[in-house]
Amino acid sequence: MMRIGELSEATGTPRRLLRYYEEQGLLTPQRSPNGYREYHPGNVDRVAQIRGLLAAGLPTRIIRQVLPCLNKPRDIHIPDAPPEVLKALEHERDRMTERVEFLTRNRGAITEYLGVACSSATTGAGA
Amino acid sequence: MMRIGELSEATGTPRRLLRYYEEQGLLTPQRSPNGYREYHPGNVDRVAQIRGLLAAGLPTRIIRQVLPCLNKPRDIHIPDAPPEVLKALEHERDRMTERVEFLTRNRGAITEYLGVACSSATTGAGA
DNA sequence: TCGGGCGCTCACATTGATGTGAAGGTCAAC
DNA sequence: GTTGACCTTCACATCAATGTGAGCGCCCGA
Repeated sequence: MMRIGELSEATGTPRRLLRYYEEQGLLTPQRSPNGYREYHPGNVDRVAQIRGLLAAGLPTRIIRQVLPCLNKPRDIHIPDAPPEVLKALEHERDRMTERVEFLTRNRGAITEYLGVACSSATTGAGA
Repeated sequence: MMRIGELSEATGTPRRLLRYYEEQGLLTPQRSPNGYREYHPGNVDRVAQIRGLLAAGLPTRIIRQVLPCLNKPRDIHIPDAPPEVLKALEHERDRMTERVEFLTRNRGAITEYLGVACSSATTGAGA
């Protein structure tokens, strides 16, 4: 078990945000008798996951829905999944697909542009 | 040429946001003598692009850098690209790659979860 | 026992992307 | 010439993610 400073170190995440994620229901550390937060080592990965999803543009509200299934490595049972949650998950999965497609398309365009810009810079070809 | 209401209709984007995008330098409509904004029809696509990138998590600041090359369909010349911009673009392209990978991974996990949850729901298998 | 480092909560500030509304100009139609 | 739909700017409100710091408790080591 680690305290907040240690987790902060391990994940490169400000303590403030770890508390915020808890407030948002993304982390639920234990408390030691003196009130200190106590985190499982596994929370290091979980925080990485949270930050990745945030960076990908998902709001905490969605991440809260998504996380419970991501951190079960398929050998663990499934929590009782209310159909609404499943619906929401499907929807979110589709949105993620859209994002991926969009990012991929535009990244391709950027790459292509960079290719051309690079060669024109090399050849000195301006407008 | 279309006015803001028409573009708003055509893109499903609130007028407020069209003005905001302009303020952010993402759109630069003409003005008619009475002060009304006048948009090229091509701005419909451009707005779609902007919103796609925003939805993908890019900030307007980056989109501003990225747009000038995306809407030049490779037959148009390259604007004088300061090396800093190229750097920024490369960086952003890499971030987009990360996002894509992250989204893909997690979407895979969601899909998998949905698969299992669905079958367990079908079979009635709970915890 | 005291100081320093870590933890706690509370709470306000900020940034980015938006919502919303007020106060007013333009213009076409009636 | 008035109404109504559209436009303008200005400005404040909101929400999410985050920064910052005050004021206070815990605990270990000198």
